[in-house]
Amino acid sequence: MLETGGQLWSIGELAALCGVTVRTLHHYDRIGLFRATGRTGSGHRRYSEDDVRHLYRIRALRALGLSLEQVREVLASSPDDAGAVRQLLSAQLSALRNQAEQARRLQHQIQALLDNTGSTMPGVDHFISILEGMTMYEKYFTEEQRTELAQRRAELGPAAVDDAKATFARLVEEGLGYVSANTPVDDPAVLDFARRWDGLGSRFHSNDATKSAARSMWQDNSPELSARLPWPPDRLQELVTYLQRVRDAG
Amino acid sequence: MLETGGQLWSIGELAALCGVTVRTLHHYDRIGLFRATGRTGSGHRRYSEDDVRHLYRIRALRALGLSLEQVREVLASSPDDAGAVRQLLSAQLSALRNQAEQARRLQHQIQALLDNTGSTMPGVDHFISILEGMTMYEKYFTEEQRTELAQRRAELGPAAVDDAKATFARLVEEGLGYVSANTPVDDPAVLDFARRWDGLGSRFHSNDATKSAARSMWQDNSPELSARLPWPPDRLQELVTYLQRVRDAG
DNA sequence: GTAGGACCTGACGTGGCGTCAGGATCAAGC
DNA sequence: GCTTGATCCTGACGCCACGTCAGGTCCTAC
Repeated sequence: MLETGGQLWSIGELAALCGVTVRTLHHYDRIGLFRATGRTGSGHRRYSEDDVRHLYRIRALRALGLSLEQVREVLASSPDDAGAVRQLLSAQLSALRNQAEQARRLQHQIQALLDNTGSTMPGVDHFISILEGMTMYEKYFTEEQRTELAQRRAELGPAAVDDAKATFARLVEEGLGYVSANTPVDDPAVLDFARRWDGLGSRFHSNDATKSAARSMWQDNSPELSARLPWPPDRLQELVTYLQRVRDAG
Repeated sequence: MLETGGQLWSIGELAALCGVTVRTLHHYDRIGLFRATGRTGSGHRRYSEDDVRHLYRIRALRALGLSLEQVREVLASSPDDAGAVRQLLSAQLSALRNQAEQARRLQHQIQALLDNTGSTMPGVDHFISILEGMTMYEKYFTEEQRTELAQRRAELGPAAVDDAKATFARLVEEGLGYVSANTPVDDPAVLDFARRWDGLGSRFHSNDATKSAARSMWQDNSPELSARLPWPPDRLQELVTYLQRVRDAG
């Protein structure tokens, strides 16, 4: 049985030919992405030359970074609907751009971390301390890159973002002063400070202003690191804790 | 019970504070990466200020792209063993370099694909046909980048690789001639051709020469695309199929 | 006839969580 | 003191693209 004429390959041969594993072909079979045109009487898969070409297309599309579902879409799309395919590839292109940029950012960050700690041969704690600072610093200053905030940014304009950065710097200096002086949490100046701090956060967040400031320093991913941290991270940590106490007192 | 003094956070508060989800904290708890210092009588987790700092360290390390296991390693390493941490970060750095380069390559490839098919508004088939060619072309010509072959490359030297590329180009031309002319698979010239083809592959592969040539055109990942495909992919496919028949006949 | 490879299906594992499900607990208002 | 809605708990399954056994069947060459 099964005499279609022409070359037929077993699953192992096809796998070797196309540089995939047998398990991969089993997987594609199971999810219905790619099945052998035939089976022997005992159930062994037999692949035709068309199958080889089909698998090769799948691997080519996978090599572009598409998911198996996307591959299925492309191959299932009608032959003259190149528009949808172009759109999918464009989306993939921008996803790759983001990936590359993210990778570059992390490279710079790690490189800076290694450079920063290079000569002093510090302990792991110092390492992480620097890292914390870098991360915290970035997290705030690249706030404007978060997609969630895209709309509010548009409303405020880039000038407002720059202004917020400067304001944040001044606020941190002010807050560190209160922490250093161990100012009581019910001091009017501190309460006013906390209000302004939260206010800065709430200009960029739509959620609860009480938590936004602290939250803004940690959330999500982080972009390019071009500057160094002007404040020691431990102090920033203290400041955040201090602010938390102020809020609890208020 | 549980009166450690000082600020305590619930899991939801900590999650909001650090920009993670509650589920993430549950996960860290389950795998033993990060647990609350305390629990209330009814089992609710209570996090201390130290916990906040600990979690922040974890998130900072995660933000560098480290896995949870690597984070665990770093945090468990003895405080003055900065060497291990530096090594891990260096490894991460090179991994990121590879990632970025891979992303860039795919960007170029997709961009070239979109450019190539931009004006003609072709069908999906044409699209994939171009892609197949690009992929196949790359797969062979970047053979030398495969880690498996690193040693043999070192033995042969870069000149041999360049030579192999030229040889491959000539071989493809020759083979396409046989296919076009529909030369019988037992023709002495074809047999000699197949022998040379396999020989080229076996210079770079350590495994079975019979399959190496075809395999070399598909396996693994692919690097930069700087040139365009000089042969139509369908023809290359035919050539590979033809070679398979030659081998089966021989 | 038999040995050892290649093949089959089914099931579980990977990482880093997301997403219910079903129930217990907490905080605030009445 | 009671209700109500938010928050908390544990357990379990889902995701993606397969890897890795396990236990059994089949094919091929000697």
